[in-house]
Amino acid sequence: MFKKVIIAEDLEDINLGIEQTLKSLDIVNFQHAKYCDDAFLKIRKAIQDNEPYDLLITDLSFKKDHREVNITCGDELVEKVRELQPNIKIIAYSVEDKNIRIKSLFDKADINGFVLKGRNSIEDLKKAINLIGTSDQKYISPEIASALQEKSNYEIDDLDIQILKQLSYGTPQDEIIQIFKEMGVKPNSKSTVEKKISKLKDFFKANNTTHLVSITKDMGII
Amino acid sequence: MFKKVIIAEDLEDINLGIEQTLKSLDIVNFQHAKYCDDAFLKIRKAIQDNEPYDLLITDLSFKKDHREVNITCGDELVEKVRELQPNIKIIAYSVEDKNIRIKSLFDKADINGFVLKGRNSIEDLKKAINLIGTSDQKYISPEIASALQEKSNYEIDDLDIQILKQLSYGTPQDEIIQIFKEMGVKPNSKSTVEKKISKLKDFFKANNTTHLVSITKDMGII
DNA sequence: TTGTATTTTATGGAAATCCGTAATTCGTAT
DNA sequence: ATACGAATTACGGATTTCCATAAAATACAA
Repeated sequence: MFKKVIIAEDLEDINLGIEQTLKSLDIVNFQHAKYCDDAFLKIRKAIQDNEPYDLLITDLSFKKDHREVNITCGDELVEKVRELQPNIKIIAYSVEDKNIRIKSLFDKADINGFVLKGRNSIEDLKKAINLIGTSDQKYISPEIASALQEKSNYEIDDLDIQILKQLSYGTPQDEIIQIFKEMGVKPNSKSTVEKKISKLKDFFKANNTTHLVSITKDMGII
Repeated sequence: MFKKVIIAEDLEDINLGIEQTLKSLDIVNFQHAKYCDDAFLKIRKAIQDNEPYDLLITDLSFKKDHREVNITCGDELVEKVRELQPNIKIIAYSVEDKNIRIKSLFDKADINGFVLKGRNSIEDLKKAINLIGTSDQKYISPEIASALQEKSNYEIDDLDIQILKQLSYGTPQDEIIQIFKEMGVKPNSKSTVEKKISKLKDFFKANNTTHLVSITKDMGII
């Protein structure tokens, strides 16, 4: 079982809840970090001191405030931590239920568990910690486990997301092309961009561009 | 100070946090409700039993799950509760920081306080409870107090919101007009709708319709 | 009633997008 | 080198939105 745990979470109440959960599992050696940057620094320090953490529990969304930050969200944090300390176990603990985003956490950062905050998340979190602490299995909250299975045959690539973002900023197609040309993005003709948007509209069953942006915003893609 | 408190909050951890906060203020008579419906029923029951609550602390967003619910969010709950028991004190406790939505809570349901969940929200919540429990003043978390002041001279009316919603559904302008005519909405010519959209784009500094919908979605207007 | 201001509606041309088709380029296997 | 298929690009017309101007309807005061 885990000996040393770090928690990255900005909401004070939730920190209390996680703390109680850990104590109930007889884990007493844990630290909090209210900013991703702090969590990362602590993890690095612990490695240098030869007393590394063996579990990171992190939220995904962190509030912005006056403080200037480097790492803005849990998604970035887990990627960097996985790179820094490949053997650490990571549990994402979040209200986020958009499967696209969750899936990318497993794909990109190879997290070990995802627990959905909710009406009985404490029990879920305990299960996750137990499972991950005693085996190499992954834990996923039951509410989203099924939704995570369904894989869309069509893969939305990086360029798609860039286009969607530009559209949401109100950039007209002509300008999008120019931006891509300046950035040196490979396919950058008007035709291709039009075709990609058309494909996206088809895929998301959107009536027009406005609808498309609305849908993808709701899904958390952009 | 408060004698009997009800908490409407679905996240288990936050319930723990609020519970500790209340205990630290020597308030021990409190109940939890994880669904708005339950909170409303408890409040009504308490009135019938002649032991009404004198404070409601409620979240704004509640997760959907298998259970069929009547009241889906805190906004609806506070309105109904205010109607049912006008003298109860209400504190909204939420991560929501869109001032439009918060303002409408004060306007429509005349809530007594708004506390923003965050890195030191427990202290804020204590202050709010103390202030509201001993006076008739309103409490607003400092982070948003200033933003709440600024009132936009241009008022976005109901028709504007309907148009924005239709746009976000991908309804073309021609169809929007038809829908309005069928619904018997008063100004329903193509020109008027076009002009209203144009005004909205102007007001929100949007480059085009897609941008407009993106902005208003971010602001929580639609 | 008359005149005036505001709101609503009508109209038309410019701009942007939508969408199908055809030409070109590129990678790869033979 | 050649041939083939897939991806990219080019082009053109249909549709929609955009935008400015003008006409019509409405409200209201003198």
